[in-house]
Amino acid sequence: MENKEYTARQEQLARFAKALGHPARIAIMDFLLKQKCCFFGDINEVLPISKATVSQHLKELKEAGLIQGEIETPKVKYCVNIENWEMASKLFSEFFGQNICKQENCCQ
Amino acid sequence: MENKEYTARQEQLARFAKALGHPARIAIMDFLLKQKCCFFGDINEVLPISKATVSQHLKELKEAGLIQGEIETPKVKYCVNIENWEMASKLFSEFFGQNICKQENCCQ
DNA sequence: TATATCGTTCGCAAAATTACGAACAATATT
DNA sequence: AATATTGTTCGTAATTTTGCGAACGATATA
Repeated sequence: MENKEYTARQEQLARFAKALGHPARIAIMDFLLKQKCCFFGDINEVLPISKATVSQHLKELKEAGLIQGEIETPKVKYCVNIENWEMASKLFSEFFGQNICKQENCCQ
Repeated sequence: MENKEYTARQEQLARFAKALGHPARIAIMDFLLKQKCCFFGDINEVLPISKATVSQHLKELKEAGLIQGEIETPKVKYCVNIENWEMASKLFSEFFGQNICKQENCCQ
């Protein structure tokens, strides 16, 4: 009688992974992690895509909870959502920390 | 004169993240990481999707380099690609290890 | 030679992703 | 009131993803 659904942890991990599954979004996170200030224009400047597309990628990262934005007229300031970033960090760390089977009857 | 391309690291990180961006594929990795043996049928059994779809997800993980499969007639054995798994682990670890700005003029 | 098992591939459909230019809203400046 | 700046949203198009059943190939068994 096993449960064939995915666990909440698996869903959350996948959600974060999916949000990070595009080089533009990795580049955005890299940028936000090292900049003091993080205006839309600054991010847009370093990416090889149009501002419409940058805006879209930012929206996805925001919806995944990894970043947050606030209006600071006439600009928009973006930054990492620390709480969720730490949750993601923990989830990935535990995920990769799982022991890989190394018994003799393992395929490797 | 800045380079607006993505770095190889960003591309690779995104490729791994994308491969992990679905709960079924997280579940598959969870399973492979804890099982001694890893036949297709075993994986298929614990997932709430058809075998055709499982096969597809396995293919994506394989193409991303995270797993490998070998025929062991009449079954197919899957396992983690240790080398690439460790590369992914390192990339994510460094990615999440980046210091988040906490200066006073940061947005948080 | 028929039949069963195991898993992939094919063909299809629906939905999501990626990307862009143009239009837009909101606020400042002239 | 016109104009400029900043970034979002709209509309559109091309591509990719996700999912399934059916068909298939390969090997073993009756």
